[in-house]
Amino acid sequence: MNKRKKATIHDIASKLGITASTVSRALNNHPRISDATKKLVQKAAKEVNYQPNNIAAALRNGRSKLIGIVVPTANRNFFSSVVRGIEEIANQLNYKVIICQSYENFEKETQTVDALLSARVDGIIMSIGKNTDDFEHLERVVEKGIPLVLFDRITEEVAVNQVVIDDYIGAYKSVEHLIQNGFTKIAHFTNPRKINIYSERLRGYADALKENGIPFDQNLIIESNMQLEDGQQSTLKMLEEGIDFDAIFSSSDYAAMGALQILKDKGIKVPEDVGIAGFGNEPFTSFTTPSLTTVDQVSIPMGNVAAELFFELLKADPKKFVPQKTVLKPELIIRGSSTRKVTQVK
Amino acid sequence: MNKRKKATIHDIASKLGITASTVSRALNNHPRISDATKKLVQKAAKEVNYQPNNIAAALRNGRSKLIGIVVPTANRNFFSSVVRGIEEIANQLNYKVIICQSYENFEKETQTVDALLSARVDGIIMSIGKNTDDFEHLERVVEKGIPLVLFDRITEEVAVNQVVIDDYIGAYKSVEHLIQNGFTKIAHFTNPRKINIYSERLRGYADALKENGIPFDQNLIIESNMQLEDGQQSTLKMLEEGIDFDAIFSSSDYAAMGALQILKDKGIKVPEDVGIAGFGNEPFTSFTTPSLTTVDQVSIPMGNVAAELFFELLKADPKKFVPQKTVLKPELIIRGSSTRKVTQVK
DNA sequence: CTATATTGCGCAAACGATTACATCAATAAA
DNA sequence: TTTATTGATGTAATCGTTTGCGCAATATAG
Repeated sequence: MNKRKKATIHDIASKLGITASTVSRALNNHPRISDATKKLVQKAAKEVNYQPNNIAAALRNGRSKLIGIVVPTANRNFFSSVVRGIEEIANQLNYKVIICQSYENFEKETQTVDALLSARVDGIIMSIGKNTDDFEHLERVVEKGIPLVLFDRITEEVAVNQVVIDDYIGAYKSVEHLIQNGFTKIAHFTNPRKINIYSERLRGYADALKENGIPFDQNLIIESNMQLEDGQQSTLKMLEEGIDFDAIFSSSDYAAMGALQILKDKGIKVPEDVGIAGFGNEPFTSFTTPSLTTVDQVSIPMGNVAAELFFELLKADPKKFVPQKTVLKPELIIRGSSTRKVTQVK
Repeated sequence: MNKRKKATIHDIASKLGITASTVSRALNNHPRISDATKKLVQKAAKEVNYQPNNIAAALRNGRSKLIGIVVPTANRNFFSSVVRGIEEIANQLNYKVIICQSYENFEKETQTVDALLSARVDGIIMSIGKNTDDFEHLERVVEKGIPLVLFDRITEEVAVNQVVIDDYIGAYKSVEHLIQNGFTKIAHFTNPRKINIYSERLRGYADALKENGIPFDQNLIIESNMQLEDGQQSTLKMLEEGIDFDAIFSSSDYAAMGALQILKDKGIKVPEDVGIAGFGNEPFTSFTTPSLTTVDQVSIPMGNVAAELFFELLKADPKKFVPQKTVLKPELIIRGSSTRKVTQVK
């Protein structure tokens, strides 16, 4: 048995005294092949340890059965769950996924997209990086007629299928919840970049205030990169500058965590003195003391929907493509960091 | 401009009145092609928005320039960091990685490996699932002469390159540290399966006790699946059964976290009453109160080494292959959950 | 019992890039 | 002047599958 050379359908064919085309059809369960030969072929395939060469098949029929997934980082519960949601659907249809990380780096993102195109994936499902504000690489994908679906971090500048959660509602509910717990001077941690998710959450925050008769105060809007350290910095800054606040609604669980740490350090009680709500439902939010109120982004369903949209796109007539946007409802997860007995709503 | 059909080297060739072979050579910077034509070809390639078809190239020369990575889950800091470490090296050499998740599921793991073989990756770098105790799928890879490197969760049953941290040392240091902080009745959370990492850590735990004159007590060895909930269960069980312990060395940060939650719930002070040390340096370990002592698994260097071993393997003569095992030194991260003033070492 | 369908399989041309070998001109060496 | 050398490009085979078309042999219909 030759261990170096891999068996091909030709090997199976000559072994059985038939042609490669018959073998191919037999393996693909073609109706015009008799059950008898199918059985024979399958048996022979096992014997020679045949492993189909997808590369050759992909070259021949132009479909690689691969989906490229681009996420900023796989090391985030949300993204890896979305990937899982995509895989669930894709695997059922015998598609495999290639997961690529852009590390929030524009260069890397464009390179990755090009690499996926060269690898001839059948399409791409992605969430764009924070620093991406040029979308030529996405245009290239669309122009080539390659299915593209964006999720969560999307852009309106390129006409493709999209799936997001309703960040507005998520933020609105969260802030409303804070207000119901007696918080009125609610600061908001956000990101200055023009990604949809942050602007929508800001809008939800603002509207929740307005509709509860609380004036919007620009001083309570704190911009940063939303990592743990940024949350710490922002909180310190507010304390030092004497900004008057009694709650924080953060667009990121990480920044919320940073805030919690600083507040505890300074002896400020959460939620008695200051309430906190984050966004994303990262696992650690349930580990903290107190545990963090947050918004769940229904990640697995989002992955499912993204994959479904993708496969629709794959089947559809590209002529009459109308980009559609699916909006999922997020879920407010109420935990200790924001709940207190409302004794005196001032 | 035809948006559906993708440009090939033949298109470029006919556009310039030369042959495809010249175009191919020009694009690959072949020395026998004049600089003049190289320039022309590159220009023409830009114009038609040429994207090389790696599938065709891969079929022709048998190298896909793809590395398959199989991890139990990408959603763990350790694994995603290793992937990052692999990517760093791979990208330099113009290789792309396909990340696949086995979800600790044996079925899925074998399917994934087969899928990668069919996708004709040039090799595989993987960490095996907790429930994997049959290694035929790995044998298949080796038999086909396809480079395989295992990291972290490895097996000795198949002769391949491996890179691990010294789990023994990591555990030893951790337990030693607990002892130095006055803890003597140290429980150990471990996993019953025969993966290297758990048995090594158990060995380190046992030796550290022995060399400090503390008797090994089987009642203090608690087996579970090592998730957060398992850590909670195990801790509850110890409390209910009245097992006498004053510290926990957990082979998983998650289980350590579970223990911390239960202890706090029960009003048992950490680290005053009970010390805790985990393993893995998951990000959340620095967020908890108190923060968790843990062992860092030097994940990025591990990824680097794995990739380097992989590329050595790719170049090497498969005839004279001698599997090598690289062992990296882990780092003990000392935090609040285990440090107390040693007043009375009993 | 002839005419038409159906079944089962082979032939050969793709898919797009790479590359050993051949070719041909121009230049260098003899 | 002749031959060897080199430089630049063309020719054609190849990688392993898939698939339209063709051709028998058998089944069904009329």
